[in-house]
Amino acid sequence: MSQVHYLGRSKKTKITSLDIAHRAGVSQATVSRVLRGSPLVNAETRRRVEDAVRELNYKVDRHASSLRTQRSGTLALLLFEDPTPDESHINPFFLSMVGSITRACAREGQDLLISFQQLSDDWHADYEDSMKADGLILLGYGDYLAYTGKLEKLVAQGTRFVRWGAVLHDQPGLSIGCDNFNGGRIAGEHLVGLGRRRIAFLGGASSHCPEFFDRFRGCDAALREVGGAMEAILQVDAESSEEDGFAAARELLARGGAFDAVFAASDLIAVGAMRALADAGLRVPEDIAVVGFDDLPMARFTSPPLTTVFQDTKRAGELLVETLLRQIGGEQTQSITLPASLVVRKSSGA
Amino acid sequence: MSQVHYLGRSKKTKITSLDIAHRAGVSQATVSRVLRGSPLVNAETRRRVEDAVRELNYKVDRHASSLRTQRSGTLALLLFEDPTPDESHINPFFLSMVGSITRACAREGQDLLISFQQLSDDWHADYEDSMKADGLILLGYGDYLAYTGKLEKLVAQGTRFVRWGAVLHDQPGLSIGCDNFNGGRIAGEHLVGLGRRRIAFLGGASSHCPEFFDRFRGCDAALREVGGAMEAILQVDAESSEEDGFAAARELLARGGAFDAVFAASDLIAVGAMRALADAGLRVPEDIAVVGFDDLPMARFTSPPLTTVFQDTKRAGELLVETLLRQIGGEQTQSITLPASLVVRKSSGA
DNA sequence: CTGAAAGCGCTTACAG
DNA sequence: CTGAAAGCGCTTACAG
Repeated sequence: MSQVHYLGRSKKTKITSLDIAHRAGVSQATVSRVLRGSPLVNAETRRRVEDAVRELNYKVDRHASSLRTQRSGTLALLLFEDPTPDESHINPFFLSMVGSITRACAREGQDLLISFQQLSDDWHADYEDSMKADGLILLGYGDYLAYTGKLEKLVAQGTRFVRWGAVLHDQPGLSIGCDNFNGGRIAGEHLVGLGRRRIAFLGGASSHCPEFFDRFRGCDAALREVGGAMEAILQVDAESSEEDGFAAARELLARGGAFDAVFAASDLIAVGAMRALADAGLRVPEDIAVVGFDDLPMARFTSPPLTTVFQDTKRAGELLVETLLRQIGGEQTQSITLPASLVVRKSSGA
Repeated sequence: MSQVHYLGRSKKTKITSLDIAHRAGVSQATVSRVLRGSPLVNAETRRRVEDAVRELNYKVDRHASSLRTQRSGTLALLLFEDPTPDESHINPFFLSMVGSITRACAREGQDLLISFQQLSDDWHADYEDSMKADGLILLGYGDYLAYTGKLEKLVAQGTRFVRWGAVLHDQPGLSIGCDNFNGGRIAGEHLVGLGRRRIAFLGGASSHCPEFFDRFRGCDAALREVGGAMEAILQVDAESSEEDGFAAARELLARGGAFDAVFAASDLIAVGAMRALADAGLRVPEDIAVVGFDDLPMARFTSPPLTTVFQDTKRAGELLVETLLRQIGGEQTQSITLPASLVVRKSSGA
């Protein structure tokens, strides 16, 4: 029987279920039954075992347990990023998702492994094959077309995964995403209702970034309802960062096309754009109405506060985890589109 | 010998090192040697094994390996938070640390478990005793006094851990933190150099939050060099959020004490405070100079851009991981204080 | 309700 | 340089 030593920094002797068994006067198998919550244990026996567990501060060895059950009780969160690996700054929207996913995992009793991935990494197999995780959560903006092939491979291999992103009918595997088209539409309708007709769009507007593209098309649809349309000269590519938003707004101004509103594909872009607009002497919202997307915490504290489209990251994180767990459990699951809603603040001049 | 099946979503048969051994015509032990990089393997044999590994897309079972070696190859990142568990919003400063820690782990070939913890949780033992992780990284503002006892328990148990935070001489275990006192001092000296003497401080200033307190005391030291001092009426408690910063600035205004500068204990507080100052018709920096702390990405895009004290989160993440790994490896390690530096932007009126 | 025993898939002395 | 074998700490049929 091993003993506990408190010898300063030296590691204590490892306590196993056998130690508990000896102490409680039962077999090791019974200890395991108690710890797994088996109903086939006498109440008095159970109590003795639980006492011993507490006294020795015993914890089940995760690896032995997982090796035996072939279940790790762990999910892996893979964050894709553009190839700027030296930057520590992750898109706050995703970080917010990381937060809600972490919490959802805790609630479900799952551990969460987290890792950044480059598109070039061999991530498609590693986590599940090595038993590190029972399933994967995929998160990240970026070029879909570039990694659709990898998703297909995951499906072919039978890997369990869910991804956050646009729900496209031909997308391999399950997706949970925001209703970007409708989000764009309500942003557009809001601006249209305020009399704006020349709406610039800052963000990628192509099938390489389907989420932004849907937001763009939604806004376009709103404009078309009143006989207008998004104009090519007023669309400038940008990824989701303040820097890109700043640069895109500068580019927009340099092009010289007239515009009375900016719909930014994300709040970060909007924040950068507002800075550029201010630098150019334009007033928000008097001269230019600005609407963002995401409703990051900072949106309430920009100057002026930012009107934006809210994405429910809390719900999204929960759904991602729940759906993945159901899939792992062999249940039927399906893609989900979450509704978007408008949050009106001062930047749109409403 | 197991075989790979691609039957739609069904799980493939698990491939083990025995399958590789058969295919390569060697013993299972040799497969293991190759995979562990043992030098005791013939080059030709090694090649055959590696080919088989590639062809069958084999990955070592992590749990079997860890069970045998008693090493998990995993670190756990525990984030402490105040008891508002329903909020998905984590302090962006910590999220930035999460980013750099995640990257540092990847570089070191370590997996990273992440978890939010409440002070009430029984986190002090779980991760290491269950072999889930070889060591812990502790992250989180919050009340030190409240969890010093837990740190002592960790040390007594021989758990390997490092924490981010103030390096206090009587703190149990290792800490890596920013030079908060000097950070506060350079912020104060900057403001003093601009002729400001009545500096308000927004943030906790007591031993319950030693980091903020050090920043406060550093600023006070700068003021004392010119015969001034921080005034009690100009100090308002705030935790690190825009909401708290906003509320604290309102409180400050309501108190009616004269001030010509605000030193916010964090950028988030500064952002909230600038909003409150603007609402009150005060101009930054003309009427009130504002300095923050952290240098979050958003600091460049506030209006006006925020003068702040830079903390090197990238380096911090690396040091946290490296130090922990050394500790796990049995090497001698020590606490580290990272330098702070001033980033001058418009909000201070320099 | 409980125990003895097999086995999950590795790693690593040990023997050759 | 390589193989046979023990064993890491659990879980779970199987037998009672």
